[in-house]
Amino acid sequence: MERAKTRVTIDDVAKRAKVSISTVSRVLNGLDRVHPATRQRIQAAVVELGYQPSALARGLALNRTHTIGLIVLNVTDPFFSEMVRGVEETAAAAGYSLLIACQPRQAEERRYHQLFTESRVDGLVLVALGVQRSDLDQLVARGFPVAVIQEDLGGDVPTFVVDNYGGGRLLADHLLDHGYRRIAYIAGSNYTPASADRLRGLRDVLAAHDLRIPDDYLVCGNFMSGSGYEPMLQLLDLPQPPEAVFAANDQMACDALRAARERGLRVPDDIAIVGFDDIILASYTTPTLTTVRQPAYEMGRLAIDAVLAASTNGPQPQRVVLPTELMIRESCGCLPQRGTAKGA
Amino acid sequence: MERAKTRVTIDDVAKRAKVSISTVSRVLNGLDRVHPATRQRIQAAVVELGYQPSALARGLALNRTHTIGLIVLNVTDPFFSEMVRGVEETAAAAGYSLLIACQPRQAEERRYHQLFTESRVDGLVLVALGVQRSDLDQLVARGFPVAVIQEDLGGDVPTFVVDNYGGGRLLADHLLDHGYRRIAYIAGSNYTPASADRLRGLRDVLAAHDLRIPDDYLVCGNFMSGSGYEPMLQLLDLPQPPEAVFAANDQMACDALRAARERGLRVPDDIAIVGFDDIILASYTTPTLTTVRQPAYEMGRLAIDAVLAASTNGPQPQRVVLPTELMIRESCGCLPQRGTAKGA
DNA sequence: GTGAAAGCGCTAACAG
DNA sequence: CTGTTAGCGCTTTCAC
Repeated sequence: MERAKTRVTIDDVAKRAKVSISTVSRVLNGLDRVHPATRQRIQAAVVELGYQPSALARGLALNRTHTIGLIVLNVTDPFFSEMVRGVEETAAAAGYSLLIACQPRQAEERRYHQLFTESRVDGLVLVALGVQRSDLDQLVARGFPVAVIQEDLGGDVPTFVVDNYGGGRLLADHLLDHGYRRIAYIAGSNYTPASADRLRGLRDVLAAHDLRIPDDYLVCGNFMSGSGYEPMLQLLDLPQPPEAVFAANDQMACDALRAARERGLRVPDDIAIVGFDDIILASYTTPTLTTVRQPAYEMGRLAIDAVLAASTNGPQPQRVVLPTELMIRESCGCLPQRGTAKGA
Repeated sequence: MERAKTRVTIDDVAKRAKVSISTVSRVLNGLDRVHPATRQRIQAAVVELGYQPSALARGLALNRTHTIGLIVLNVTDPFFSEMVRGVEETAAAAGYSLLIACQPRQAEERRYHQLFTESRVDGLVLVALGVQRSDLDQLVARGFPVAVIQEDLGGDVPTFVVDNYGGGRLLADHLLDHGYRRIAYIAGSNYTPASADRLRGLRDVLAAHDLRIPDDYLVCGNFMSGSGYEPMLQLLDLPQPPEAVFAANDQMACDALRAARERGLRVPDDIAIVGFDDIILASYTTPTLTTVRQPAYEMGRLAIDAVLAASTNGPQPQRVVLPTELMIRESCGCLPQRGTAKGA
């Protein structure tokens, strides 16, 4: 009676159905043809025993884990967590499990590499990790499926980036339309392409209008919540503060909002502030935040699709640049403020 | 030269070091004593070949995957994503990988069960899934390590809940201190213990002051962002609207804030609003949100600790109730509003 | 159609 | 101290 101790194996099923394990394997994988009656018996046994093949044993035999790895900087950033949702749902729908690891940027960059060498995953999605193409050489050389998000590695590894440059231009154009001329930038870091490209978009638009960003209008946070506060204060303390501030992401833009408010400034009347990402927070601040939307969920979905395709049909590198969308709200000065009468 | 095709196995290392695979296994696992010189050779070979044991093979042999599974309702909720961070960091620090799956509440509740039967994980952390004790019977009976967060299953499975009842009382007392008497509640659902316990706390405190919540002051959202808006409108449309609104979580409280503002009401002057969770958003709204903090990261950490302990020393059920903390901000009427002068 | 047997890469007795 | 060998649970030729 009490067999409970150990797991139900394919042998148990075979015994119960009075066949060999190879036949059980056959019906499980639907490969060869099996006599209908035998199939019946086996399927019945499977159900009765509640049998589930061991992913480990199967993985070892097939050299496939049906698991994909996701390495992300920080699950806490709403922008990334939305992306994780896209990754998870897509992988799950395809019958894949998701192994997730958070890797601080400066860490030994081998963590994801290990997931591969240990055969834990069939493919890898790397998000905004600051990896170089050379870090991926071994993986790519062995034909291991990898996709990167928010990191532009050129051609031969599937890459999904948003049009950061274009997004920067969108915002810049819009600020210029409002008549702002003195525009400052709160960078996310000094080495992240995303931050740099957004800045480049801003700069190019300004340049086309014979404007430029003075050095002291360039300050830097670290993309994380809270990190936009001090830089904003620096800007406000300048002899001639900017008329508008463009933060490299929404979290920092919200910090800027807070800093401005604490200084007694009204946004956008005294100073305009815009962000990037369109996280949920951007719709809940006062004033609501004008920003650029990135298709986070979509990027996650595409990356998984790419990895899955690569692990089936062989590698098919591609580089997809996703479009951004300007989300006009109150903080740029566009919409009338709701609620608290501003003129009072 | 070109061996690149296949993975580096323990045999390769053995051959290179001119020993048997068992000796390699020994030094890798540091079990038996091995001659220093041999050890040297083997370690050198490992490095030279860049050898990493296959997690699959090792798992199959040991019946341990060094992976733990996390099943969570929704990674997108900042409260949960902070918890995920706690789980991930703790697991990683202990050398464990994290398999993550999101499971909608109403779904076939067998998803996590499968992770176990397929031997994909050594343990499971279940977050706010609405599981019953009976759903876990098979796992518990087999001594499989499970911990649940934000779901009270009684004694014999490690449980980590926050003191929802106490948190509800904290907020209720505070609202009463402000002099509010007509208090409404926006529930997260009608069947979630978390939401029910918070309400119970509120009710008990009111009852102690001979107050009660009229039926039309009880409305319901679904905990998710956006779901507090309509319920709040219902409250505001009442012949006699409440003086204060207690939302079961911050996301809904923020929706309530928005709804009130769109109706031209000033918070907290015309109506007070409080939430629960203390997500980052609560510090960025206008007015900032008075709420109750839950130790999300901590809960994640504790759950992993419990699972890991159980998978080593055998099961050690416990039930931990974590304390909550009242975070007093502006939306209750306590602090002076910053920035936009409210008296003007 | 179905079974026997050889791996997949590793660990763990059991001998030397 | 170190090598031999038998599994772990499954897939997959190769025979029958």
